[in-house]
Amino acid sequence: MRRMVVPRSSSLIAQLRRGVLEYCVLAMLKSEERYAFDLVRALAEATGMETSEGTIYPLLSRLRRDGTVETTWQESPSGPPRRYYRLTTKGSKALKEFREEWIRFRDAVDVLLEEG
Amino acid sequence: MRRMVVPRSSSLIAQLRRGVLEYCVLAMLKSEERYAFDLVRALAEATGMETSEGTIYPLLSRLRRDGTVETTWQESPSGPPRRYYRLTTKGSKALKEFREEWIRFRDAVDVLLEEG
DNA sequence: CAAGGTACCATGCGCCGCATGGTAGTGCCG
DNA sequence: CGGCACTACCATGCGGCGCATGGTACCTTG
Repeated sequence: MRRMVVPRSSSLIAQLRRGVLEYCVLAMLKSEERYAFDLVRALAEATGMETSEGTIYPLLSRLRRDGTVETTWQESPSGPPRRYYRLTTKGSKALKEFREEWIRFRDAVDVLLEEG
Repeated sequence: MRRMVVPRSSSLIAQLRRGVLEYCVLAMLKSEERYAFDLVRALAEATGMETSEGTIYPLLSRLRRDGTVETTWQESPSGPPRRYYRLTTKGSKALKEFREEWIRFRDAVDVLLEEG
C-alpha cells in the first residue's frame, strides 16, 4: 500500500479530519481490538494520518460515552496496563451508516473539484 | 411548545463539510462569477449540498478577507443589488492546492473504510 | 535511583458550519 | 396606497471536535 503522509501541523488537514477521524478509528477497530497508544501508530502506518494522544484520548472518551466502543483492561507484558477498545453493535452500525454518507459526500466533492 | 429546529451544526454532515465547503464554493466560482443567494441554490442543485445563508455569508466574508475572492456590485433586474464574487489568482491557486490535498485525504479514508 | 519509554487522562483554545435575527429594495394584489 | 412576499444583503453567537498542553504512573535499564 502506498504511504500517504498527512502532516499534522497543517490546520487545513485538521479541518478535513473533522467528522471523519472518529470513523477512521471505528474502522481500525473493526477487525481487532486495540489500545489508544497503538491506535496512533496504526493509523499513521495504515493511512499516513499522523495524530497524537491529545487527539485520540478525548476522541475515544467520547466514543465510549456514545456507546460505540467498549473497553477492557489488560496487563501489558512490559509497561502500564492497557485499555483495549472494541466495536459495539452500535458502533458497527454507525460505521456502516457513515460509509454510505461518506461515499455520497466524497462523490459530490469530487464532481465539483473535477469540473473544469 | 415552540418548534425547535434540530441544529445542523452538530450533525454528521456539518462536521464532514468542515474545511471542504470553502473550496466547494471556490470551485463553483471557477467558471463563472456568482452572488451569494445564487450560490446556495447552485450548490444544492449541482451537488445536493444544502446550505443556508447563515453558512454562506460568513464564509464569503472570510474568503474576501483572505483575498481568495473579489467582488463587484451589480444591479438586479428585479430586487436589491447583488454582490458578485469571482476567484482571484490567489483563490485559484488555493483551489488547486486543495484538490491535491483532498485526493490524498480521500484515498486514505477510502482505504480504511473499504478494508474488511 | 534517575532517566526514558510506555500508557493513561483532563482541560482549554480555535476554527467554522449553522441558527438566529435584522435591514432594505422590488413587485403584486386587494 | 398599504401590506405582504420574495429577493438579497449582513452580523453575531453557539456548539462540536481536532489538537496542544501538561500531568500521573508503571516498567526497564544503566
